[in-house]
Amino acid sequence: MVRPPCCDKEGVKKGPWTPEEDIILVSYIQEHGPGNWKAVPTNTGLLRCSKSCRLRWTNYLRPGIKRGNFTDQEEKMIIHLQALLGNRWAAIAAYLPQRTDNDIKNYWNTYLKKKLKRLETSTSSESCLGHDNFSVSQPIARGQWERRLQTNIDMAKKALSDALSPQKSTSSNNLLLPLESNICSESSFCSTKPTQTQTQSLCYASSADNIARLLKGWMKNKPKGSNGNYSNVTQNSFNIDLAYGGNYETSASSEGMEKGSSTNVEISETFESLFGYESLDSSNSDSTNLFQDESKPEIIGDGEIMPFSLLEKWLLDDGGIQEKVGLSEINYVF
DNA sequence: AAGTCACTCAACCGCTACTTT
DNA sequence: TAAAGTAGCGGTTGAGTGACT
Repeated sequence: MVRPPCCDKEGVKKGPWTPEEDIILVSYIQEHGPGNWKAVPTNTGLLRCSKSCRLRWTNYLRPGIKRGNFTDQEEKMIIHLQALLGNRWAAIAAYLPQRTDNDIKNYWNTYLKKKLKRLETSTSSESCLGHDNFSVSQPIARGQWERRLQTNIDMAKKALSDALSPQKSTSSNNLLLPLESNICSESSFCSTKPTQTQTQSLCYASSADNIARLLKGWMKNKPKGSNGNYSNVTQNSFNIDLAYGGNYETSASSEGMEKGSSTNVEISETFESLFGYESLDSSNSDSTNLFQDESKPEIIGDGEIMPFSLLEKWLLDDGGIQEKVGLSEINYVF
């Protein structure tokens, strides 16, 4: 099979995305929905390959993405899911609301892997379980917890296959895994797949949250050598000055940077008008609700996860076996 | 203050899987 | 059915940044 030359083309831009490019991409997706990535560069005038556009959207601009530190619970889930599923980051990401596979992969590679190795070294030298957050609350005989772990893994696998079997998909809603709901929705953005035009326009607005976040960051970290070329974008682009209420200076002066914090309100207002919803605050439930049926498990309120599957319960059950199992004993795939 | 090192994470690359023709 | 086109995934890279000397 011949490899598509999309990324090898001359004139295809690489490297970090500019806010203008983000805005162009978001506004396009807002109008047309994600998918058909091949058409995105052509229709938007973005000098990016389709893959780059897709990646930018799924890993950064997509609504509902949570950034920053991983919680203990998320960390535990990653560890156990990694042990269970291996390096299938997309599958693991399906269980972690608001996290991207790229994020999880990075977190694993840069932090968790080392942490587990450290733990493994220390536990093997001390030949006892139980340090760190994953300590054993009660000592369990090795054979015993191994059997229990295996049982749980088997149960999880069974639940997984049950949930994925088409016949049971309607009758076993309680077992519905995020994995299942996401497999079909990744490209369609909404889990049920109505015609794209039906849902797209109402679904994408909160991308502005990410954009706003990005712009805030950009205001803070305006590239030193950014020769002001950001205004040199296609005819389809937004005027970045518009986004900052005309107060933004394209030069990377220190005054310009300081304006960053003071223009947040303006940014919010601008996006409010641009994307037609009230707040950019990610805690705003309205904007969150808009995207509940996005490709991540459903979220209620403050990030509480909607009914867990058996597997999820198993993964999260603090009283469950995994808490009692020394991490070094699980077969991690490094 | 300058240089070096270690770390993070956004983005790219290459591959496979899936879909369309 | 095969070939071509496209989307998605996981591994890897490299720019940016902070800590340390």
